[in-house]
Amino acid sequence: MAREFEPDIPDIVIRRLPLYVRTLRALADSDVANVSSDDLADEIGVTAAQIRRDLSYFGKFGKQGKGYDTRSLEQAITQILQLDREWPVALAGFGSLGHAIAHYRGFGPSSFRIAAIFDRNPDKVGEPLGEIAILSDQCMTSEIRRLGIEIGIIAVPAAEAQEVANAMIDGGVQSILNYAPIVLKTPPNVRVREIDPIWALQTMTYYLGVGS
Amino acid sequence: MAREFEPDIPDIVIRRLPLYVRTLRALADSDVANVSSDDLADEIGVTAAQIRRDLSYFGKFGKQGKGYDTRSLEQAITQILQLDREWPVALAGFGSLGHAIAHYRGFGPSSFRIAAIFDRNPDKVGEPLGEIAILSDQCMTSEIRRLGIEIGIIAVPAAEAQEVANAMIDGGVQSILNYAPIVLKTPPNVRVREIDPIWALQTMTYYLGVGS
DNA sequence: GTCCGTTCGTGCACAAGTTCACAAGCGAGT
DNA sequence: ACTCGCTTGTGAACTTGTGCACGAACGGAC
Repeated sequence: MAREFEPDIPDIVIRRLPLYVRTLRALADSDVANVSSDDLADEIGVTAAQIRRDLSYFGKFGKQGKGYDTRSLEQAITQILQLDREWPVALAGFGSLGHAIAHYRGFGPSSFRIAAIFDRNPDKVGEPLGEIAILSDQCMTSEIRRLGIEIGIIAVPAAEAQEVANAMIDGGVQSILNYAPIVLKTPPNVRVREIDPIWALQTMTYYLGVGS
Repeated sequence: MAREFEPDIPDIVIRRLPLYVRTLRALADSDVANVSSDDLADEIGVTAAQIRRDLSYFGKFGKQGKGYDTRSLEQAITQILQLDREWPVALAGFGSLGHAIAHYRGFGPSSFRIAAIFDRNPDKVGEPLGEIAILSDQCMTSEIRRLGIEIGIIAVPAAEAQEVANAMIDGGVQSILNYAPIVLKTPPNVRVREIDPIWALQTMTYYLGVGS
């Protein structure tokens, strides 16, 4: 793979790629066989130049005068993002939020499968959910290591989040999806994305109510 | 308010402010009365210069040699973000996701209160939840207008999301928290923030597995 | 085979955001 | 009252990301 020869791709570009995949998939499913960067652009809400620039980091995918082949571009980006396989994920916290995440259909058709669930509460430990059982957070590090899990989801209260993150990282996790409203301190090789609806809402009130 | 005289504050600055509020609140609750930009910076994981620059868009809040008064800076930013009041919010979609959102404790202590819930499914309509009842999506536009709601949460399937967004916007909504995996097309005065765990995960797999 | 409309990939200029670095200001200690 | 250590607020330099604009190339029509 040319992976090692593309060292300096901005993270912001990587963050847009899933959007391209999603949109291309929708187009392909509607039997649109070709798209120009222009078409894609206003479907997605970015400029055509940006799409072309983003893609140019990884190679040449289009044909002049024709545009991009919908399905094959989708597959190319899927491969770049390594979404052409299934990733096992560890979920920490089986309270109401953890419950909702575990039952979320949407992981199913995607490239992610919850492969282990951990909770501090001994009452919940052992309780089975489909294939897997709830484990004690004591075994988190070792179990994550045993299963080769690289992705963790944190759905525990803020006060415990850092501790849980540390345990995950010790086990080999390098990507964390953090539902706790706290800034995790992690080594530079670990990536964290925040899911925080309150935060998101708080970034919008600033603009409200300034007359119509 | 000096609001009208601060026209050009970058959105990215606004997005960081809630983080400052959250962190300052935590510090104040731990009886830390003063913070320097340096302290705050490594609590939050940004540079001290950035914090000082961000704040400078809004005025002067610190004292040389001393730093910032934790509580009063927290309150100042809270006011800037207009979080010193309660905002009524409309929730569209009362499936399992909508359920989880409606029951989410975390809205409680924040500045947001779910003031109306809508669903397309007639079976759910009428079903009460605490103070409020589920309404038909038919009344969405008029009810949102009647209650003066400016914030909407979309928790319906992707296929219906655009339609729901339009109805909300017609009713006067200017800020949307979108849980549906689709790019909403909205007029420029409407702001949308995405909550999409799958997307978030997909932006991290790129970096995984490249040896240790 | 040539023309013509379309669309890509990219050099370059521009814009936006971040960091540096320092003068000014505060307060504690003497 | 003066000194000294510390920390702010901000001009200026720098870095990063975006958009423009155009040469090259593809394919259909004639």
